[in-house]
This record gives sequence, structure tokens and C-alpha cells, in this order.
Amino acid sequence: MLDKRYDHLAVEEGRYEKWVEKGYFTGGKDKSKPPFSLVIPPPNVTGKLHLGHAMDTIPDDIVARYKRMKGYDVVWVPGVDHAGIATQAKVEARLREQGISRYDLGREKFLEVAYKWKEEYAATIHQQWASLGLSVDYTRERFTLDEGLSKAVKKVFVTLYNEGLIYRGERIINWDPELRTALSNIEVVHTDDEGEFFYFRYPVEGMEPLIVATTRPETMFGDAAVFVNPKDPRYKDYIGKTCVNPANGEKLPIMGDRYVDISFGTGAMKCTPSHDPNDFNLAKKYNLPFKTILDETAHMTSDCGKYVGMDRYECRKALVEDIKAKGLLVKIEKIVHSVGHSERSGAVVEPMLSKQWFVKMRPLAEAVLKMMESKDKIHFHPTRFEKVLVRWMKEADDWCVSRQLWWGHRIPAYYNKETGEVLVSETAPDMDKYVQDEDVLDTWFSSGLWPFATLGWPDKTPDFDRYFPTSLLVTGYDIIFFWVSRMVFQSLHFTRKIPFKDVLIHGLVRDPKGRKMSKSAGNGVDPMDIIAKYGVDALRYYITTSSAPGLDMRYNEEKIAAARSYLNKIWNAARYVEMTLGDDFKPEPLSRRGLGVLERSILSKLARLIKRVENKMERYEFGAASSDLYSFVYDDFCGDFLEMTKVSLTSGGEGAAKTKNVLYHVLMDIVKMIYPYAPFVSEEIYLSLPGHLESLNVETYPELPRSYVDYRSEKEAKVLKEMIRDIRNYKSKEGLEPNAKVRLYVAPSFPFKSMDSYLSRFAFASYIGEGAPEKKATSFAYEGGYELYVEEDIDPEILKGKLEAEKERLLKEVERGKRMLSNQGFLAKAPKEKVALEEEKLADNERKLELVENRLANL
RNA sequence: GGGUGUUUAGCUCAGUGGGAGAGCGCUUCCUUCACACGGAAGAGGUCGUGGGUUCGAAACCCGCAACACCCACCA
Repeated sequence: MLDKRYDHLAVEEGRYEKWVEKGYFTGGKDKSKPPFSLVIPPPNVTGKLHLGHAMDTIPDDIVARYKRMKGYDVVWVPGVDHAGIATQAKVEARLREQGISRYDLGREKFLEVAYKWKEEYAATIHQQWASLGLSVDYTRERFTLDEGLSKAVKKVFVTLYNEGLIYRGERIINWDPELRTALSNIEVVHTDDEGEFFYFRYPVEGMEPLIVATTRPETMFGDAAVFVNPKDPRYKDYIGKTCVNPANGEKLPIMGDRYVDISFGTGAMKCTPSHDPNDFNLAKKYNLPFKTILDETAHMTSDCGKYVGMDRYECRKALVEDIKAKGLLVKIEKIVHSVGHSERSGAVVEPMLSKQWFVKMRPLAEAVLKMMESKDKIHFHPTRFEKVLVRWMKEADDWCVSRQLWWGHRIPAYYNKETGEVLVSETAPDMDKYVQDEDVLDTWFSSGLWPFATLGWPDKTPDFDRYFPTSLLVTGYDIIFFWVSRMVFQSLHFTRKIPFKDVLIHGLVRDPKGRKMSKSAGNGVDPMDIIAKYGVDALRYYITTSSAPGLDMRYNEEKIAAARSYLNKIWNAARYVEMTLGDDFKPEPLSRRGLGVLERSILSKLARLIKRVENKMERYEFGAASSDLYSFVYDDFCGDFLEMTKVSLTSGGEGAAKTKNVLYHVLMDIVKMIYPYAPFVSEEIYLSLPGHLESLNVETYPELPRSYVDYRSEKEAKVLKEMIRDIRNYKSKEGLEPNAKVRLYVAPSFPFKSMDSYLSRFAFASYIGEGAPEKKATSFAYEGGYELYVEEDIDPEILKGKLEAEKERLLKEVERGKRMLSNQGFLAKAPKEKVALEEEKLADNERKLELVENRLANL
């Protein structure tokens, strides 16, 4: 028997561990079932899970649990991501607190520390998966740095290299001077920062000085030229001349190129080939010299004269002062411009000329574009996110994959110590002769292999054969570029298959004011706190039902409380059913034979509900599915059926037994349908009901044949409900006590006459009769087309007012119906069923109107 | 400079080519034997704005506005 209160702590306690022990989440036990597979978006081993992880994993879990019930062999692969740069940054920060740098430790020692860190956080993540109730298959758990993934990474790197799709080259890359590593373009976050625009005078022999504006004076030591637009009349005569660099007195050629925007700044632009991607291109075009003037920590190199060793900003300040002293500073303007920051360290990214490894994107991207135009494309939900993938694939530049980090997959490239010859190989060569590349790969390089490498690729494993491509991926729109795109092209290239058939995209959880949640802003919410306070089932329900797919949601604690109230409602309904059934209840198979109207009605609604919910679950529309279920639970089941059945139950006998059986089956089906959302509380209820299996985890999804659909019974039940409501309303408005006795007469044609016991119990309407009412009674006409006569006297004025209002309403309805039905366009073009429906409504309203008018006339 | 999304009840948000919805909040009433994490009744909305398509538009199309986000090398 259930406790009086739904206590989420008691309900959740120890349950998950039991499920895992029983192996309910282990896939592949029954290969006769169709496979359904997913991979978890592997969380970074950088810290605790946040609400974003809940958004990733709870929908996965709902689908996994639903699919198991629907008879699929579900495999959900869990795992964690080493998260190269993010983790290394954290580990280094922790070391720094102890006054140690990674260089003090050296590579090997540092990796030991990092592995310990990984173990620590992986343990936390496991705990939190348990708290969230994720039905992942731990027998298949993976880690991006484990042996299998490492093998896959090497294989992919070497193959791409041999195919000419990975190359090593000197390019302008984004350099994080704090973490001292290269970054890919998408790891750079641009923000509009306030800065200064410095206007300097560049002396030109025999002419007016050229005024050049820059936001980055310190890079002037690396300048190779000054450019103007050849179409710019102001500077026509300058092209071909030389000017003097105010920073170091060196002569710079003045050159013309149409790249220069005449309207921007002064129309004259300095060119720093080694520290700006555009300048790099210009320098290549005109064969200008490259000079690197910043080191890996963004301090000035020896090419910068007396400024050597200064930090870039220190240098900027000092240099501007010096130029000002020389009288070559024209002015300083405040500007807001876009500045690139490292996604991880926040440091201002320095564009630097550097030798790095790149993945050649065009051929790989083209394959994705072709796939997305084919019949076998990946289906995104909502579909608009397909455009995000496609756009990025159209624009993707070559991907810089080498990182000057230690935590990650070391690049399988080896350099001959003597000749410098490059050898790229899955197996290490003779290390006496060769030295391995120091760098590791971008963490997304391995994440990009996740769906197939976790299933065994490059080996031909039974899992890979059976479960790949995976069925569904759930992730946020913010990592379509980072992750989804990489998985897609790697998968297409190496397995010739898409990595997943469906992608369900979710939005971000924001704070109540709509701001992004972040640690620094201190507005984050720890899901574990929510779970402690409201229970994980409430959190799961909230996460999956409180917004439309793909849209951001604002964190709203009230909704979590509401979710909890809902679960509490189901809990108490179950408690009532249990109490009602009694100890000796034995569930019988359902049958429609001998059921009363209310039973037939609730089963009819249930049959239709199951279909609707199922359709929505199949389309991953959890919000829509649960709102159907919600109104069934609240209104149809708790509000109407539970209340009404109190009548037939108290009457005892055959009818009561049948009602009990229906109560039991409807509740069971509700519990099964709520299970994917709220597995803990539903399991508790399920196990307390008779006729259960060992766990809901091995149950099947509810089914109720179409033959249970019975609109007539639904209508009859509805009329009963309306009559009760009307009578109660009526009494309340007339100032009668709720239990005032009233008498009912219905017309001989009234179709639903089997309701007297219900009316008596819920409306104290003691009698249903036919024919002419007693003379002294006061009458009122109601929506359902019946009449009520009350024995007590009623103020005729109040009654009149009420009738007038009703008449008013009905007149409008009738008018609307008539207007529609006299519209030739409507009659000609609207669907037949719609027209018929309107005709029926009109007739109904006209009949009611007549009743009301008669009443008024007789007052 | 491109692109996307949002705009619906006081708040947070669903919804969808055929009569405006939920939760919370608010008003009135009720601790009656599942549940006060409850029940009953109720107030509250020109569905951002201007056009168009349609028999019919809050929904579809076009423009506009506000807000949010993404992409892009404006020195």
C-alpha cells in the first residue's frame, strides 16, 4: 500500500542501483527484437553536470525507455570526453594554486595528474547519471582516450593523411597565448569590445604624411607595407612611394590593392603579414616579408627593439607614448570592435603565423552537402536546424586540428631525426631514428568518431554491425558546428553511412531573466539541488515538457513544483484506486461486456489517448504527448471518472467488480505512459499494484484496440458531467444550499436516462421523470437539452436575467452558424464533415434557443 | 554585412488553416471519507504591426517594428 504522501526521496532511494544490477539497461539480450541505438553526448570530465546535460540526456532516456516498452532492443552507449583543452586548463589551474606549472611537472607527470582528475570527475558524472535515472548501458561505456577510441583516431588521421585530406602547413591560426596553443576558428568567440583606434602620421618624402589608423599599434613592428585603394583619389600619387613606420623608423612601401575599403578609417591600412589573416593574404600576393613579432605568450620578440619582452598591451601603451612624443600621433578614437577570445581561457586570441596540422574540409564537406540533399539524409527535429549544418558545411574552412597541449591524442606523425622526413603511421617507427610530433589533436577530432568508434569501429564488431548507424542523437543547437558536423563528415567518410538517422535539437536553459547560465555570473542552477528538493521525476518532466523543441527555456522553479504536484496527483489517484480495489482484488482481462456508460467512456478516451500519445512519442514531441496525458489524468480520470465511480462502487455487486477492474487497467496504463518521463514514481506505484511484473522496466507499452472507442458513451458521460455542473452552478447562483433537493424532468426524447444515481449523489437531484412538470416548480433549460425544475421558490428576476444572458449567447451562436452555412464559398469548398458538423451545431443551438425563449415567455 | 528565432492572459510558455489554451498568480467558496502538492466556481487576451492568399488566418505568404541568437578577416 502506498504511503499517504508522495515522498520523492523515499521513492528514488536505491532504485536505480537495483535496475542497473538487474541489467534492465543492458542491450543485446534479445536479438530477435529490432535494434534501437543511441550514444550519449559525452560530458566533459571538467566538472559537475549542469542543466544543459539534463537537456541532452533526459530526452534520450525518455526515448530509450519508450522504445524498450515498444519492443526494441535498445542500446544506449554512455561515456565521457577527455575534453583536451578544457580539462587541461582546469588541471593547470589547480596546479597553479599549488604554485606549479605544467612545465615544472613535465609531460608524463602532468598526464598522471590529468588522469587522476579524469577518474575523480568521471565518478561524479556516474553518480549524477544515476541521479538523473539514465538507462544507459554500462557494459558498453567508453572514454574518448580509451584504447579503442585511440585506435580509431590513429586510423582516421593516417587515412586522411594518405588521402591528402590532412596536411601540415604554415598558416595564420588563432593562438591562445594563455594556454599556449592553436585553436580552430570555432573555438574563438567574438565579442564587441571597447577599444581605441590610433591615428598615426607616416612621413612620406616630399609629400604630406600618410595617416594610417590601427587598433593594434604593437604589431607595427611586423609591418611590411602600407596599402591604399588604387581607386582612392586621395592616395593616387602615393602608390609606389615609401613611408616611414613611426614605430621603428623603417621604410615601408606604399602599395595599392582593391581590398582596402576607401571609407574605413583613413583609407590607408598597415599590413602585418604574420599577425593578420588578410594581411597574410596580401603579403602572399605581393611577396612581402613575414616577421613574427609576438612569442607564444604574446610578448614582444627581439624584432621590437627596446620593447622586447614586454607584454603586448604594455608595449602598445609605451609605443603610443613614444610616437606621441615624436609628434606622429594624430588622434585616438574610442571604438567598439569585434575581438576574438579563446572559448576556454577567455584570453584575447592572437592571429599568428604558425605551422600546424589541418584537415582539408572541402571534399569532406561536399559529401555532407550531397547527403543532405539525398533521400537518405539525416532528419533534424526541428527541421530548420538542417540549415545550420548545411550552411556551416558550405562555408567551412580547413580545420586546424593540432593543439600544443599534452592532454589528448598525440598526433601519429614522426620526424626523422636526421633528414626531417615526415612519417605518418598508426604504429610507431624505430624511435631511435624518429621523434614523435609533440602536439595532440583537437578534442573534437575524437568526439567526431564517437557514434561509430564507440560501437567498435574500425573493427568489424557485432555491435557495429547491429547498432550502427545509430537511431537518434539528442544535442543542443550550440554544438551543431562543433560536434554534429564533425560526426557527420567523419562517419560518411569512414563508414559510408550517416552516423544517426534522427537528430533532436534542444535549446539552452537560461536563468529566469533570460540570461545564459554561467558560473561567473553565479546564476547557474545545480540539477542535483532540484532533484533533492522536488525529485528527479519532476525535473525530468519539467525539462521535457516546458518548451517547444529547439527553443531556449527560462528556468522556472514554479513549473518544477507544478510537475511535482502532478506526480503527487497521480500518486494519490493510485492510492485511491488501491484502497478501492481492496486486498482481494484480482485483475481480470479487460472486456467491454457489461460495462456501464462511464466505464465505456473512460476506456474509449483511453484508447484514443494511447494512440495520440504514441504518435507524438514517435515524433519526439514530448511536450505535446505529455499534455494530452496530463489532461486525461487530471480531467478525465481524476476529475470525472474517479469521482463518478464512487457511485457504482458503493452499490457493490457485479457492477462494482467491473468498475474496479476498469479503474485498475486505466491506472496501469497511465502509469506505463508516465513511466518514460517519471520512471521512479511510476515504478513505485506499479509495484504496489496487483498483477505487476518484476519491474516497469520490462513492461510493454499500453495497447487498447480500436473497438474500445465509443463516442456515444463519451457523449453520454459528458452530458452527465454537464448536468451536474449546471445544477451545481444553478444552485450556487440562486443562493441555494449545495445539497438542496431538486427534481429533474427530461423530455421523452432525452437519450441518456441512466444517470439518476449519479445525479442524486453529485447534484442532490433526487428524481428524474418524464412528461409535464409539477405546476409549482420553477424551471430552467440547460445546454444538454434537458430541463430542470426546482421545488424551492426562485427569484424570477434573477432567473430572468440568467435566461436573457443565455438567450443572448445562443443567439450569437445561431447567428454564427447561419452565417457560415449561408456562405456559398464555405458550402462549396469546406470539407463535408466540417459542413455537417456546423449543421448539427446549428440545429442543436436552435433547439436550445427555443427552449430558453419558451421559458422566458412563460415567466 | 549575411542568416535564424521570438513577439499569444499579470508572469513563464504551449498551440494550430475551421469557435483562444496550460501552469503559476489573482477573486469567491470549501478542510466531505485519494490528494490543500487538493476541490468547486470565476475574472483576465484587438494572439506585435501593416498588407496579401483563403469560403475561413493567431496559424500560410510579403513588408515593418522590438528583442534575442548565430555566422563573417572591416584594418
